[in-house]
Amino acid sequence: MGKKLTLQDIADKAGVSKATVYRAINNKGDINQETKQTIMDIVKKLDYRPNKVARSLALKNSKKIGVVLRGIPSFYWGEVEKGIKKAEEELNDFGIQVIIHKMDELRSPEQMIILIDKLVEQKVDAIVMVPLNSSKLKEKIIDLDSKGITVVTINDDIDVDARKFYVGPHIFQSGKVAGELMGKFLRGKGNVVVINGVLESLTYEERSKGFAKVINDEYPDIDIVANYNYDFIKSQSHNIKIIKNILESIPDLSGIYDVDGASLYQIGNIVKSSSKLKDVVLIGHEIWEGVEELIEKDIIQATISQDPFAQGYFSIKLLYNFLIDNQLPDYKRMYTRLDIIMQGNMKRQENILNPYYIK
Amino acid sequence: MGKKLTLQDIADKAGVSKATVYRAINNKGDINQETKQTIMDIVKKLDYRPNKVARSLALKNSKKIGVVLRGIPSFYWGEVEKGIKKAEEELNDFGIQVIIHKMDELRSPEQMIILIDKLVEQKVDAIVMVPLNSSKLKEKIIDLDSKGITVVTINDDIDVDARKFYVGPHIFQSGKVAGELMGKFLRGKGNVVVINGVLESLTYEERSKGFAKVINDEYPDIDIVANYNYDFIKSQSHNIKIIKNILESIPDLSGIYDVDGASLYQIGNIVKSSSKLKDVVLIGHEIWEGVEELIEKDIIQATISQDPFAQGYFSIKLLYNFLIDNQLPDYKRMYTRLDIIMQGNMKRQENILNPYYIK
DNA sequence: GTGAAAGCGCTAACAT
DNA sequence: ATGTTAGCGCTTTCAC
Repeated sequence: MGKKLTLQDIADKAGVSKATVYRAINNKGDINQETKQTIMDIVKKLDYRPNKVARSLALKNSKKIGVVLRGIPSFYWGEVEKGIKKAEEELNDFGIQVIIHKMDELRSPEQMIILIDKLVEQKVDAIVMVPLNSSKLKEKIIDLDSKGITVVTINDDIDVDARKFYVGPHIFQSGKVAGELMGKFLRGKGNVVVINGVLESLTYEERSKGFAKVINDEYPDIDIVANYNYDFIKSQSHNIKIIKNILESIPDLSGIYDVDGASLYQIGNIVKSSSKLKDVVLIGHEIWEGVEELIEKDIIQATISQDPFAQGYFSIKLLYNFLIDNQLPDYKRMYTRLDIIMQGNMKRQENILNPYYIK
Repeated sequence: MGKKLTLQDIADKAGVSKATVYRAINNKGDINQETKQTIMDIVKKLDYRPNKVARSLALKNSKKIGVVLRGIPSFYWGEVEKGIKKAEEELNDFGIQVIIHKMDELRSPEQMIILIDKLVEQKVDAIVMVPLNSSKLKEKIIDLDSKGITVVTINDDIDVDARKFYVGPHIFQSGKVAGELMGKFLRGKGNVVVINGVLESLTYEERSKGFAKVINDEYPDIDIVANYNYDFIKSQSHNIKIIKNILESIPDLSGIYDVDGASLYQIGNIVKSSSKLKDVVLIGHEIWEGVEELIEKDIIQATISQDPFAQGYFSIKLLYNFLIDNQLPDYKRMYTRLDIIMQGNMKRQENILNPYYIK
């Protein structure tokens, strides 16, 4: 832990110039294999490690990262965006620039591809996207990769090896956590229903499966008596009424699992407004002010967050490592944590260290 | 977001030299108030922000941070240390060096002060410590502060304003989370006992209070029937037997709250080995392999982690901000998150993005 | 195949 | 009160 070693120190010890040491370390340009060996030996022996700050300054490497993001629900995608912005801010002086394009259509692979092309025109070095399960998109990703544009998926993965890595939740596992909570809150007994968004989505299906697996394997006395699908985004008041009637009509209903994070608030309000449902255990996903309020009132007992902020933040950070240092994450799939949020730990106060959230 | 602005750009626009711009921005040396104003106007208008990388390189600011750490239990303090090391690694090239001294006596303010003095001799610019509630230590902190050595507390706070800030859990709140979990797992009914380490500790007292508050306020049908204190660190097998007998003798015991993180594994094994206690809900604090195993086996239903890694990591990161940029955190008390850990979300796999945990 | 030298954007000592 | 200049440690161009 003595003095800081520099390139020059190594050069002196090896009796060569800085440039040669540089070539040895970075495999750049021509170099005599023998001198390289001597240099590398010294480097290893002294444990020399190049100063990243100086490196970054000298490189003034400017890399552009493009992002194709969704917008709805905004409480969720807004967090992802915040994470991206935070990472960009941190990496700004290291030469990272981020361009975000948001989808306005909900799930259109066509629009997605248009936005991707736009990013390509803007000469991005990498693209972060929330993929849709479309064959055209798969082709596009392969195409991008072959063009040397790094593709990273977040939130949802896609079955194309050309995307360099994935940052997001382990969906199946998030369903299992929900199942475990339900099982424990019900002390292993009761009838539950599973409610789902209407959008055909592999995510929701995976979650339902995880939930069902835990309930079936671990809690024989809990029955999943029904599965419902509703389009909550477009839901009108009469729709709400229908759901309410259905829920109230289920005999001895003791638990509701809402698979789709976007509708938890609405389901919560249905439960809140129904005296019949007042003892029902309600568990869902994601968190925002509306949901917080219902947790506070004990309408919702717990919600599971898959840390949208981290998805944005880490996709950029990991991408930086790759673009600048050519260093891929240890795994192709990097999972964000599954946070169990209840009354006692939900307040997102300013002074709670959301880890990466340092000013 | 056009070209990167540099000091020189501003200088050109203002018709002065880089040095003058530098003085204007950093309030260094003498400067004519008028020119300063012109410069600052341009800075603001163009939203110029100095390049931190260049700044850091030029400053080659070498700051030493000393840490006085505990060692037992190692599964906990080891995590804190990992966090510190991680932060050091990240900040190494930014001129931060960390020296860690570990206490071998468990709670000795005297030893603590000796280690602090050692750090002072080693010319540290700041000291991170896990304080003990001792008046001598308070004086010491005031003394350090007056000498210009920044003091930061982690894990436990101390009632001395001279420490610049605190990074650690909201203890009372962690007890509340435990209470909430107990309340929900028991569906609001039953007899519970609270078990505590024997060490006189404000931490444990606070937690117990938080627990009791939730149980008393929210769950009128849950009774805290007893509080026990044991020295689990030194516990012998016959001690364990005594505790087991006591627990088994409580009529209709349905829940155990273990306040002291260090003993959860032992309590878990007592519960595991007792057929009488097999349906008891057991909730505690902190996590390590032993506890994970008992959670997996459903002996322990949930544990609450106060993110020891983050305490180490952020104390150093925030200290860096202060030492280099003179920037204090927004709050004097910065809280680490309270993670509810159950079967579904406990595995600390390599590829789960423990946020700050990027290689 | 190797070295010398300029430069990344900022800071700080020294001139003026 | 302001300007000039020499670095910080690494990268890169251009000689040799």
